[in-house]
Amino acid sequence: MPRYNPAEIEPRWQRYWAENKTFRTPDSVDGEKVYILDMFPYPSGSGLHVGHPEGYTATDIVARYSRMLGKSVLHPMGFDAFGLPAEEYAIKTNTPPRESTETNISTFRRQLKMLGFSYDWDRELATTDVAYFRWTQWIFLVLFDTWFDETSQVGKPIAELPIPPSIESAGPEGVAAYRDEHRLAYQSDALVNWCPALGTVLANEEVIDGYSERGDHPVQRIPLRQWMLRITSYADRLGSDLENVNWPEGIKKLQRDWIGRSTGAEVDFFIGDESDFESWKQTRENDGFPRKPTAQELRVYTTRPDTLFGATYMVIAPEHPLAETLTTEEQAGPVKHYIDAAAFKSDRDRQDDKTKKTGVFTGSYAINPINGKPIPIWIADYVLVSYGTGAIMAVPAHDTRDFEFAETFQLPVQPVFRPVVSDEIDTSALFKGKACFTGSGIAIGSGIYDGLETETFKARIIEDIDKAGWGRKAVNYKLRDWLFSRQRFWGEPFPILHELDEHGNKTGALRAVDPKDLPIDLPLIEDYKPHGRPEPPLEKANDEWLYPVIDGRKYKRETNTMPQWAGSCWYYLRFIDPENDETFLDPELERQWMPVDLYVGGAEHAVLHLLYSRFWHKVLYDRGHLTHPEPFGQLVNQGMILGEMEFTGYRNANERWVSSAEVETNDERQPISKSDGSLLQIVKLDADQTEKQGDMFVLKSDPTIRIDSRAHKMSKARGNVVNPDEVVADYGADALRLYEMFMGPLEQSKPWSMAGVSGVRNFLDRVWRMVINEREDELALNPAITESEPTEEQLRVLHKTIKAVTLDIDSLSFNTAIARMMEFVNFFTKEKQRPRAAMEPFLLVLAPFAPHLSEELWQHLGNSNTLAYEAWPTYDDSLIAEQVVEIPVQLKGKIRARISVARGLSLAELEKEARDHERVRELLEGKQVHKVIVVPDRLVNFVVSD
RNA sequence: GGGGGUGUGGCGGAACUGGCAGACGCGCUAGAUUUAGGAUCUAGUUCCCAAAAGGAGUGCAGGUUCGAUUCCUGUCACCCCCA
Repeated sequence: MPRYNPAEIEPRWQRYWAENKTFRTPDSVDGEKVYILDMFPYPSGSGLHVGHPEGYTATDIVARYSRMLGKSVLHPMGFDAFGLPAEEYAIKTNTPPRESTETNISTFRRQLKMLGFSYDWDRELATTDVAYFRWTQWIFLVLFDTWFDETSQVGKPIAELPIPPSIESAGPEGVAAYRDEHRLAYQSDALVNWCPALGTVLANEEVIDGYSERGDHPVQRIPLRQWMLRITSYADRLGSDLENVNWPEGIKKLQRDWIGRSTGAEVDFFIGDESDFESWKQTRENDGFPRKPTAQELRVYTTRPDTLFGATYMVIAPEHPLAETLTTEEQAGPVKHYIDAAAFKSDRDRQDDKTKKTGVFTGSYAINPINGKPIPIWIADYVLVSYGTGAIMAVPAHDTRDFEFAETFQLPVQPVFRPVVSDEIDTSALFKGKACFTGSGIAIGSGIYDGLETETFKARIIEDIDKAGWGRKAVNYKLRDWLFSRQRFWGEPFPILHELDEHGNKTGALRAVDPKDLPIDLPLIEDYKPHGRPEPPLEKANDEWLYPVIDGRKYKRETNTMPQWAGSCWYYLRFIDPENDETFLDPELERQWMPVDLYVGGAEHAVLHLLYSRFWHKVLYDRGHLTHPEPFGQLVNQGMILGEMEFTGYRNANERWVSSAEVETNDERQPISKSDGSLLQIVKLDADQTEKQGDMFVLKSDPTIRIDSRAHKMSKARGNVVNPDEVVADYGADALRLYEMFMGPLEQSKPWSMAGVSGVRNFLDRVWRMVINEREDELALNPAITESEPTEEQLRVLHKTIKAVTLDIDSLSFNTAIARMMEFVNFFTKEKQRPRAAMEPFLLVLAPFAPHLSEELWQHLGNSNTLAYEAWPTYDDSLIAEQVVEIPVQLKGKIRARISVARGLSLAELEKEARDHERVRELLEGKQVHKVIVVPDRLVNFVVSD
């Protein structure tokens, strides 16, 4: 009884594909090329999740389809394997992280192969492979060797950096320092989020409310020497080049907002002796705006230079270099106290709108250059040192945060705009300084500028202050330079050496490792435990590794490592030429395969990964290593797969049901009663204990009790994680693949349903029985399979199916493609004669979705080769069109009858057919027809009145 | 608080540029077949009315139109991201 048995068929075909290297990428592109890429996974200890194969199946379908269209296909897979979880495991077990990483990779590889994806496994790579990160280090050297020429907006070799004569004359050390300052990879003593418990700095997004996201340990802000990458230099290009890629608009917007380009002005406020103000203004008028402010002025950045007249105080960030200078003796105590406290707050906390604004007066005043008025200078943590110049002019009448601050400390509020439409805001409150208006409007109280509209005012004043020499137009970005070093073990070592003097102290001179000495492998170390000091684990390496001697000079290696993002910044390039040990990528192959044509992955990488890799790509492009300015053409984000739909009821301490309308969650995210705040018990319900009432679900036994019904994110804690291994064991890989695609549109998040998997498995069973005679003991074709010609109707169904599936794959609408194939099978299962000429093309269109079953049946139909390179079936529109169409007849837009007519009738003929219909004639009796709308082959609509 | 997305049967979802709402699958109902089946096949399945005729119906309220799931205005709910 040869039933469909995926457990036997699937491993056999997987072996066949592996042994025959069926999916080997052609050595060079022949004809049209297509590069289809998945965002490679982080191989976690828990193995593949059903969310992973969603995108992987989608790209696999496109890859298999493209091969059948005769395209040259590059479809690789690899692993993003550096990172903190492996290191934490290493700390716990004191084993090298490489060991657990490799175990996890094996699990992932096995699971991916089990799903029958047509990757070219010869190209597999992991970011932790020494042969791979050798080139990650090499790219770092390129960044280190590059400076950004602002005028041409291009990254160039550091040797071409123009050295000002004053630096030149200071000697080679000065020149070296000057170069180091301009490199795309540079060191800085930035304030970082230092987490002593984890023993590392953390990125802003890894810190939540002053505690580490992982482990909930306190995080503190300390200055620490760090490697930074000058991504801000590329901010403009990263923003504008988004126009040339086929990405979802939402993602483009996220990137643009992240870059956060704003235009405004830099303005210098005078902080020197008041009596020198006029002469300062005079000097500025003669000399113009200096590149860097002197000790006499406080420079601010503002996006609203048109509100200069409304600046009633100034604020500098607690870390601002002038904080100390500006603080008077009597204010020194409170200022110091305030600055110390601010160090423990994250940027995020400081910007929080909900918390009360805090600040402290420095005791000093600055003179507003527009009107010569002195205004107080405050220190407040709502101003960030890293944004703009770290200082602002506060315009409380027209900025919400300034307004809140002014209210808190009773600082004056001076309105300088009124709204164009007066009902936008309570103008009398605004004029009294009791309200804040942030929109555009008409200038008031601004001297010669009164009456100007905001945009005109901005342009005018920027021009004027530029002439006056104390201000100029400026562009600013929210994007910060990329903090690129971590105090961790499990990351790429930097290919950088610090020169040491005879006492073993760093001289400050840097030396790049010669590219031919790469890779710098990670040393073996004794233990991986953090020690609470901001000192990387690599400091524990043996002396031989740590202190190389070159040309008789002693050096110390850089002991920070690169962040996890580094390896994923360029893996798509290495896939093109993974074995090359001469160069990171053969230029000829790069030209042939780049850019990536289809890139599919989760939306969580919308900003960081995609921005970082575009940045690296542009640097490599500028330096002549790449021929395309953008790496990824079409980008698609697959939606999240949620757990099974759950029905949840709530019971109180007395075991009585509580309607979900009476339930809210407390801070610990537990359900509590709205009325008395008491803790409630969660009760999971079966679907048949509930029923729908209106647009909500209620308890069947007591319809006054509302029930929560929704699908939740899969998580271990909730226990609703679906394991692909089990799905494959129970239903087969083809069923899993098919279900992942059948659930709904790729981009949408959708709940899992095992019943749905069993539904697509039924379909695969039906496909099997359509071709195979299940009643025979030996494997035999279904007797309905014939060599006869398909009937007209069979041809129509076949060509309709081919057409629909083809168009649906082209638009990535896999769910509807599968529905069309189901219709095909429903039709042919009823046919007594199933011509081979219809079965074979069907198996070919099914193949990208359910490759194992298709190969198997293809073989049983007498074909000896894999179908992977069979030509994709073509369709003939003339065979699809039916000769008779059924058309609705409407009266005033309501359907009253249907008529069957020949396709392609003229408007007049169609109208006549409709009028001749008995029921229509009855209904039109005694009515006046004003108008008849006829759409050929679609409908007839009579517009009538009595 | 800001940004993005989604609302269609009991459930997942379909409907090309405004033209037959509910394709396809799950579930459910009935029947056939079978020693049996969580197997297979057939038919039915948006709701209301006993059925037919008819009416209502794509979160809600309006609008444009001969005609709106689709376009416009407002509004509500949920989800995701950022703060």
